[in-house]
Amino acid sequence: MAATLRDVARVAGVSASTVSRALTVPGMVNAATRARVAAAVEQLGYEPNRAARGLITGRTGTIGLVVPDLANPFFSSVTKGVQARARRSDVAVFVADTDEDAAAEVSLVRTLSKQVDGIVLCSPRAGDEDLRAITSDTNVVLVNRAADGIPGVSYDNEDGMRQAVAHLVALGHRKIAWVAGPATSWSTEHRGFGLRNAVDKYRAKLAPVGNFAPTYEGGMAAADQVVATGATAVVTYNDLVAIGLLARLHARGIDVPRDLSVVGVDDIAMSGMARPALTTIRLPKQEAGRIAVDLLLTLLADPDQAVDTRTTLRGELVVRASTGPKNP
Amino acid sequence: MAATLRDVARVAGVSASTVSRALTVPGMVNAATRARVAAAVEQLGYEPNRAARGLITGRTGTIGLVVPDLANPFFSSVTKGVQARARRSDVAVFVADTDEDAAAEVSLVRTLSKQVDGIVLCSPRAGDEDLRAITSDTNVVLVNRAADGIPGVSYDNEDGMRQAVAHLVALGHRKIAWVAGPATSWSTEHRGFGLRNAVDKYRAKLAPVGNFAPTYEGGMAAADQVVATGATAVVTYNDLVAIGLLARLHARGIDVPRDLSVVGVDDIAMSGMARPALTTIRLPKQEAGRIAVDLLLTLLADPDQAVDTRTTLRGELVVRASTGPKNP
DNA sequence: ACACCAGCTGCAACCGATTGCACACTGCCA
DNA sequence: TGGCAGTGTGCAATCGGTTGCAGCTGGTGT
Repeated sequence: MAATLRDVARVAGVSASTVSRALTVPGMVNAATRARVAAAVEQLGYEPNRAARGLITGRTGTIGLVVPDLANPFFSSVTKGVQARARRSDVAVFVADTDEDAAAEVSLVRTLSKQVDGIVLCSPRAGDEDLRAITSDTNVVLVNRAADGIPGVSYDNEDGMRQAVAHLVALGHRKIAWVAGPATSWSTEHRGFGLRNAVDKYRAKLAPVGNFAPTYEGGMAAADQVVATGATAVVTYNDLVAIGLLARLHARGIDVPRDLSVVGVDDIAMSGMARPALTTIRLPKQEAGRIAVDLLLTLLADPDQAVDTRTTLRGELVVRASTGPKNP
Repeated sequence: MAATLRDVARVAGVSASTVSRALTVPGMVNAATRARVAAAVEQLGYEPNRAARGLITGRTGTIGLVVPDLANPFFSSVTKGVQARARRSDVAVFVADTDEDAAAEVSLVRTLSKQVDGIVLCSPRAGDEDLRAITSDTNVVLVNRAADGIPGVSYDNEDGMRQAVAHLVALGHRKIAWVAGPATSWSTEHRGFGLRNAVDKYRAKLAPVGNFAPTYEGGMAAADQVVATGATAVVTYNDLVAIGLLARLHARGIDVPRDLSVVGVDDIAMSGMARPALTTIRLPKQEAGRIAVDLLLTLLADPDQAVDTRTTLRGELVVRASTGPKNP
């Protein structure tokens, strides 16, 4: 059985209150007493029970993280960032995976909210109203999604898409296909929007296909539709889709980048290893997780603080072998 | 503010004890009363505070999961399995990532152990003694590692390596390189052992290189040493290493499988997408996570149960394009 | 009519911490 | 010597649940 506060108190020859104070407000207790307590703590290997502390202070030192799919490298990176930042502040992280299910999302947040101080909600598929309903109860920080009145960190999708289009147009491409992701995805919407703006600006044309699942299989499924559009370049919802697309194109004997240039989004580790290596918009993933936790912790420390703090991260075009000049 | 037990009691017009019992031992309370309580719970959207319950019962409904690196797809799959199984039993999961650091492992388990009912420890890098020290305090189930007296689920590495060698020998290979993973990895040890046995049995020769990090970069670093051995086939610690190796071989103009056959271990999603697609030993990953949680929950339900329950999962050879007949 | 039992329900103690308040002690000044 | 501030400590209440025990009720057996 693990040692409790009272065990420490007994060993140190003081009251439980004193031990508690020695650990949480050291300035309040005499140096000599404090030393005795420290010795007792050491001897017993005591560690406070966070749950009990949480009951009183309303602060458990625990946050939740909800992601659509842990097997997607994008989300494991974000998770890793959250993890690392949380550990630095001695905060534990509950992780839950919704399997891309918007309903599960809402109910998971509900359940989690009783046991954590706040929640990092990553790429939620739920609608804005659901989101707002959730956040009335709970401290939530969004990642990869922006919503009025909810703090969060998201990516500048418009800018990213502009970079992609500028790159492709410079290579001579005029008709660009767009493989849209899940219909309920905020990123799908904003990337599509960014693309439309960008092609207008550069006098190119956009050929959207989809929606497709944000997976390798989704990319395989999209490939033939992309080819059918007659576009000479394609931007995909994310890298996983791009890599699936690459595979199907290869199977059909369509050469990348000679016959078709491919641009992904995310820059997951796999993308540099794909053949041809994938040109993509690199999104800072761990950083997003880190910032989200920062935001959440600040928010918790001072609840009345600017509730609508939002951070936007820029993506960065990484040119690799999957894009090339338009074949004349 | 979330509703408490007493709020429900007030609304239902009963005492807190009755509400508690209505929720945890329904048979003990009158059907009519139970219905009133249920109505009140519904109306208030009440959910019990697990932390408080945990204080009394010593059971928090929470388990911990410790993995070396969440960004490694092998571990995200295991995590996903753990996650899914835990959710089915209404158990929450703390996830912690050690960044491949054995010391962090021990301290993380220590910290976690105060807040969870038990811990799933995946591919620990710590030594056997440390492991046993940990488990004296805490309910721990191992994944991808076996240790005396600690329950867990691991893979039959000997058998997997035998399958790999049998496949390669059948293709005519007689000298097989082995890219070893981290020195402290249990898998490295057992896969190496299995390989040595297998090559003896099939009258082939083994050429070990390494140790290398279990990553893409590790594989790139290993490639040249593998080539230098003069082996015509290679088995790598895991798929990530194999894929890195593939990349470096490609860069050096060494054709796979004509000049060198490559076999990985794990069968992560990426492996099917590699070019050439990777022949590998498929390890059931989500299943391992699922079984580990099963084990842990059984253990918690009945602490005196066979403490040394161990499950061994078989890997299965998946033949793809990265292996072929030895070039005469 | 009385004892008894079973089935429900409530009282109150408890889990392991935190914290407002009161009290004890010291030292200093008048 | 008395008063007073300041520091350090302990008492007891509290958080949100659970649970042993006792009490109440109504029905049954004799």
